Parts: sequence; C-alpha cells; structure tokens
Amino acid sequence: MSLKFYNTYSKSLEEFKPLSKDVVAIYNCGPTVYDHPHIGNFRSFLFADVLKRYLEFKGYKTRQIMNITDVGHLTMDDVEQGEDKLEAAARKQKLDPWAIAKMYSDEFFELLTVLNVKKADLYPRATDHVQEMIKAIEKLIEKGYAYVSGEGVYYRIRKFKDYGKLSGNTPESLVAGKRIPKNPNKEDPLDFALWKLDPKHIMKWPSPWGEGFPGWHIECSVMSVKYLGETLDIHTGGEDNIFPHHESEIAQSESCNGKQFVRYWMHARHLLVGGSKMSKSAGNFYTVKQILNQGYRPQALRFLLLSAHYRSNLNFTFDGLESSGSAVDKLVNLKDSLEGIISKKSKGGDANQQAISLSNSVLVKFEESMDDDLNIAKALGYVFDFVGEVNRNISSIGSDSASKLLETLLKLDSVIGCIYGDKTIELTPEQERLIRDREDARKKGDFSASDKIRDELKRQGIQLIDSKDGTKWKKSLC
RNA sequence: GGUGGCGUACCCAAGCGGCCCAAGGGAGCUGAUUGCAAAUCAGCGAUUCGUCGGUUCAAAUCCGACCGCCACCUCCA
Repeated sequence: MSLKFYNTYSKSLEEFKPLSKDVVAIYNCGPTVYDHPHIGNFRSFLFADVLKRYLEFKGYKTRQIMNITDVGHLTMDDVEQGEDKLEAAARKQKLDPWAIAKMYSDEFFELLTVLNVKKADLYPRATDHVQEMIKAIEKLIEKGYAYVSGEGVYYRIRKFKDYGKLSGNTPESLVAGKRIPKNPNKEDPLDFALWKLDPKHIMKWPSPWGEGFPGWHIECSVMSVKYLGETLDIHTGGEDNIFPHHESEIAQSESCNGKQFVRYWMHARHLLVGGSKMSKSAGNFYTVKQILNQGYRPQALRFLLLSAHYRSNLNFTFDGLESSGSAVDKLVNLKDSLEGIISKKSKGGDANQQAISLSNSVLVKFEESMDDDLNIAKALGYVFDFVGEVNRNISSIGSDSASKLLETLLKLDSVIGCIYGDKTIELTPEQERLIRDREDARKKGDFSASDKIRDELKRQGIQLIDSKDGTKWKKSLC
C-alpha cells in the first residue's frame, strides 16, 4: 500500500509523491506570538510533528519550515481604531510589541521541547523578512495583481482566476454571503491587504508606499519561497487557516511566481473541550502551561493530542488526559521490562522466530494504517496489540529477542514520540538508607514498618517495586 | 443566512455496504500473581452505532427528515 493524504485542495485522498526524490518540502503555519499557546494550537503543531516523523519513518528526508508570526495584524474592526493584536497585548501588559513577541515565542519553543516535538529546520520570523515582502508586493504591483490605494496596497482577487479553489469561497459565493463590509479604499471589497499604511503603528517599517506594516498572508508566501522554493510539497495549518489565509497565499504566490504553490494542503481539525468549542467565556479554555502546571505530564498531553485522527474533532477532557497518561505508562513499562531482560541476560543466539514475526507484523500493520492519511488511532490499536502480545510472553523472552522487540517498540515510538523524559534521578543518601532499612524490615517480616517507608518514599516521588531480583525503584509517575 | 464536517459503550476513539452480535486505550468489577502493593496476564463490559423513516438478500456504513455539536464566510491552530 502506498502513502495517501487527504488534500484539502482536491478534497480527496491522493497518493503522496514528493516533487523531489531527495527531500520533502514542508511548510507549517506556526504560532502567532501574542498570547500563551493553547492546547488547540498544539494539536495542530503535533499533527505537523507526527506528519514529519512519519515521513522520516518511511525513509523520506524532510525539510521543514515553520513560521513565527510576530506581527499582530489588523482585524477589520481594528482598522477603525488602528490597533492590532500585538499592540493590544502590549498595551495591556505594558510592554512593547517586540517584547511581547519575544516572550511568547520563547514560551512556544520551550513547549516544543517539553512536548518532544522534533525541531523544524528553521523557524523564520515575519519581522525578519519585511524587505522580501516589500519586493514581492512590488512584483505583484508590476504584474497588475496589486494596486496602491489610500490606506495601503491591496491584492486584486478577481484578477486571479483560481481564487476560491481551496476553500470554496469563490468571489461569487462570498458576495452571496453578504458579510463583506464596504471599504472605500478597495476596488473590490473582497480584495485583501498586502501592505497597510500606518505611521502611528509601533511595529512599522518604511516602504515605497509609506510607513506601515505587511499584510498577514504575504509573510508565508515570501518565507516559503525563500527557504523551500516556489513549489512546496506539503503545507499544513489549522482548518481555520483555509480561508482567508491559505486561499490568499495561493493567489499571491502563484500570481507572483507563475507556478503551482503547494502540492498537498493538509489541515488539522479543531480541538473541542468538553464537547464544545474552547473559549475563554465558556471557561473551557486551556493553555498548555495551565495543563502542565496542574501536574499532568507532557507525555500524556502529547499522546492525547495526537491520538485521534487529525481530521476529526478531538474532544479534550481531563478523563481523556489521565487515560492517555496510563496508555503512555504502558509503553514505558514495556520498554523498561525489555531493557531489564537485555541488561540481565547474557547475549547469545538469535532473536527467536516469534519475536521477529511479531515485530514484522506490527510494523506492517502500523504502516498500513498510517499510510491511510495518518490513521493514527488505528495504528495505535496495533501498537497496543503488540504490547499485550509481548507482555503475555515476557517471562520466556531471551535477550536477543528482547533487543529485537525493543528495537521495534522504539521504531514505532519514533513516530508517536511519547517515550521520553528522564526517569533518572539520583537518590539522596537518606533515601538509599530508607530503602536498605525497608529491605531489612521486610526480611524480618515487619511489613508495617516497610510499608511505611514505601509510602514515605512515594511521597518523595520514588516508587518502589519488589521483584524476584530484589527491590527496584523508579521516579514515580504522576 | 450561505458553505463544509461530525454524532459509535462510563470517558477517549477505530471501523465507512457482508470478515461487525463493532478494534484499541482508559476507568470499573472479578480472578491469577504479590507478605501487601506496583507492573503484568485472564475474564466481564455496546445484540448495538444521535432519533425516526427509506433503499438493499445484507447498513454503524447508502438516501431522506429531524435533533445536537463543530468549522469557515477577511485576526483565531
């Protein structure tokens, strides 16, 4: 079976064939850095992560670019007040917009690490590419796709024949929708801004048309060409990006370069919280930090956010988060027991046939499922079938078979990415003494004393496990 | 108002015309194991897939209506 992706552009499942044999060019719409990243944002970033990891699992090399939107951008309402999101956040927090952008992008990068997201090759910032954006706008003006008007430079959407092909929002249907406010500066109310003039804006740059700042869509067009070339293999984002953002990117890029902009458009569905839309007023709005500060493990959050198909509405609940934590434990426990077997038993002989066929079987089923537009829920079903099968036979597994099975588990986890984090903590001398005391108590049969010590250590984050080979300990999972 | 999508057990979630009296994970209960735990294993757990109709030899899967939810319609992952 071959790899297939659902392409938003064609609205159908298509076989994936990258443009170049050497490397898959991926562009992800990244964060807008004027607020704390929330769990919904990270669902789409984790989708991008799994996509990249799976392509690498399949043997592709990737080049992945994720932009950082550090210009706030005006809303239509805000145009009246000349206020944009970054400026609003800045004013509220009594900081300048640059400091706000820095603060939230730092948080974003920190969370990428905490959630075990593989780093993109580059995270270009919009504000570092204003000169290129100006050049692109000039080119669009030259080609007749853009015009200078009172408040800025606008893109003439009716000149681009394919406008609306991605989202279905053709000029005709947009007009029929009747929600377009009139704007005297635009030739057509549907035209969108490439450059906004506003000398009072804090984040402003000089341009041939006067001081101002770039429109929202142009940054992605410019940065993707600069770092990936004129035609990308894959462009991802949240479903809300389909219109107007991605629709407008296509228009800009294709009219500017005269080439197909993106071959496969992939969009992640929004996350629901408790069955409905996440919103601050409904009280079901969670930032990633809030979840982690409540003591939930990042591995659990990662697992939950990636465990449903990316094109379905994943419903976030705290029950789900806890159950994800247990699911991750199951994977980690298997890794620990396999490592235990490997370290204990001397090498010798080959992995037995059962271990080999079990490994092959799970890898094939996993790949078949993931090939089907990243059907990770189905793929995880097979992973846990594998886990159960190995556990059932764990007592009879030799070290070479264990190595083989561990290799398989880690290969699967190279896509899932949930087995990580340090469990290696140093015991204090006091804790070591307590463990020895407990051993003595147990030998004497003084179980009330030994249980007391076990409870105490648990409180300190150390979990004890009694086994045939003596007492082991590990960092307890919360 | 226009357009698109979804509704599967206590929770999360696969399945998209016969292999389904419906994967997998979690929670729960029962048992094995353990001094007791932890981990692990076994068993139980939807005769039913939002509701009501229809098509078909056959429907969770197709069609229609209704109910509920989500998204987009120029900030929003």
